[in-house]
Amino acid sequence: MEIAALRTFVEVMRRGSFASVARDHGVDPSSISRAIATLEDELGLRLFQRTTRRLSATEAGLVYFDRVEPIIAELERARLRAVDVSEAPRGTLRIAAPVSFAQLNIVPLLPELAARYPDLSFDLRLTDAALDLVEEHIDVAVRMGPLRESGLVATRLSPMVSKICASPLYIETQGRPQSPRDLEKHKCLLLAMPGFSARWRLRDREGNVTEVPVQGPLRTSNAIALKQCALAGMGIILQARWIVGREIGDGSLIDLFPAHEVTAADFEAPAVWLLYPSRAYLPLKVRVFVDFLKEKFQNAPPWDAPTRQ
Amino acid sequence: MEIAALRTFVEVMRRGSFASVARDHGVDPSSISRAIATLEDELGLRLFQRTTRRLSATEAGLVYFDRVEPIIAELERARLRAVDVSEAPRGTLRIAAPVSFAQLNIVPLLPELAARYPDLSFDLRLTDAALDLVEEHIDVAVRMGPLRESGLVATRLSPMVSKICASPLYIETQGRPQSPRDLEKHKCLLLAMPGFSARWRLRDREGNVTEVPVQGPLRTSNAIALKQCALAGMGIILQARWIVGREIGDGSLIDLFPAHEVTAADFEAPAVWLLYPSRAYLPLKVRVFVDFLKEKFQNAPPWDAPTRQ
DNA sequence: TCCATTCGTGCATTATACGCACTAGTAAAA
DNA sequence: TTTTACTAGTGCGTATAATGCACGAATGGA
Repeated sequence: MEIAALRTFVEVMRRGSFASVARDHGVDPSSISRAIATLEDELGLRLFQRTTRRLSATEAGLVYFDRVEPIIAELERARLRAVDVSEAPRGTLRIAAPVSFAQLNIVPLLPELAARYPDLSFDLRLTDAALDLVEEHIDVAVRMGPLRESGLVATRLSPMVSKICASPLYIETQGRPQSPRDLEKHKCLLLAMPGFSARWRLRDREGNVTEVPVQGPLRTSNAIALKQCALAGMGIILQARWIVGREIGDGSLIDLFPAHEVTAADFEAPAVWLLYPSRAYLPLKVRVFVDFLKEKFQNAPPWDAPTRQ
Repeated sequence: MEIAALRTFVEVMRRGSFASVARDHGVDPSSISRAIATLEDELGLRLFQRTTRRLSATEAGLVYFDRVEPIIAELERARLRAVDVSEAPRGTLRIAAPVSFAQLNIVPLLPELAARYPDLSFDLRLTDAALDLVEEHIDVAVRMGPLRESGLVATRLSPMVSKICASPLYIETQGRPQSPRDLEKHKCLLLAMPGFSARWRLRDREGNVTEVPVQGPLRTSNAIALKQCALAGMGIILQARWIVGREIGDGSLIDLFPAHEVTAADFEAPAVWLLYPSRAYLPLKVRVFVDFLKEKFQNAPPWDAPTRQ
């Protein structure tokens, strides 16, 4: 039974004519006749009495019409309601992001986003674990480093450049590593994030890659905590510019290999990504968030913005 | 959009699995997958998030489910309601019948019919005109003589034998016709019913048919009135046994051509018929009425019943 | 690492829908 | 009374949609 057949039935009831409805729909009258006959077969009752020039409803037809007409309208309201939820930049946007990154780079942007879309509310899930978007009903996630999920849409927000650095205090007391291999003998503080390993890779200007196993007295997924310990002289860290950019700038942390590209993952991976379940039928609330972040990160990531203070 | 697809959607929502629903319906899972995908296309939104091993509803899917589930139930109630009206031996049965015939042969049967089906009520339309069943919303009509309607189902209730007769008073004062042709010179009282004409036809034992134009001082559609005037000696009548049978039996009317078959229509037509709009999906209330009358008329029409008094 | 399960897709086959031509019937106009 | 215009129904051929099957990719659990 087609909804279209029900709509046809309702129209025929209103018009009292198959032919008239057929003309309006640009179809052959036999199609209307057959649709109604099929509907009658499926229902097991006669909706219309037919003579060659006249059509009138049976009692059953009238009863069915009275009940079906509001049903058709309700069905369309159901669809509109569902579309509303998927399209309107409103409802609750559930965002997952690494704790430190969110605190520093997302949270400060939320007031402006909320002001721009007053009907949006936000459910922030700040965690350094990689949540399952489907299972946790996350609308959009911020991810760093290599992506392991599939079946999701990933859009790159910003490149992520990392630096190996230590505090002046650490260098005074422990010495400064002169080559990548020296790192093996130093205290290195490790970032326990998905995709990040205890083997740091350094690539020099000629493209030679050195991979160094590192270890040390600390391992954590919280980037801010890692930085605090490094600032206190506890060890050497490899972290992204978004978190150590300012300290390298003001000298509280020293870039130990300024001529190298460094990473704790793959050289192709270091970026900040936005992840969402599907490009098809993307809820508008997700769309606007993605667009907003891309707008903010477009020219320079926030940690490179000179006006940031 | 198929109602079946909506039902499938509701089931998938409840089960959280295409494959599970497919197994229960004995179809291939790809059919379920496609049905849902088609529904999503038609709605313009995503109802489910899919990963290879997990399925979960979108927010829009949940909203749609909440609204569609009661709609499906309501649709079935609409059908049941309509079926009720067409099937239950209850509601109002609208009967059309010629006035005299109904008064004498139908009305006396109604008390028994009503007692047998207490939920039935009757709307009797006694008229000698041929009502349009469709236009007048008549459920079943009693008709005599030839049928002119088409697109209706006719079922024969009883043969209708006619007689040409007059009162003894008329014969004393006007004389008795000796041959069919003599009728031209007599005062004939005409029955103005559909299908009955002012040309009476008589067929003798050899099959010879004589058609005689007749005229007289009275023309009416009311069979009882016609008989009363004949009894009063006003003229000769051609009427069915159901109305003159008793009077011929007790001698108050004389059969003028006992060896002939007579009719004011066609010889093939003289019957009492039940007429209704359609054999398909016949409302039960009509069915029980037709069956009841057939039962009562089966062995002998009421006017031949010896117990009738 | 392997196995069982899920959803998605291409392909061939089967079923269904549709337009067209035509029929039968009928009301209205000529 | 005849003709015309209109209605709904049906057969037939063609186009379109639905379906099962086979297979692939992905994933969770053992």
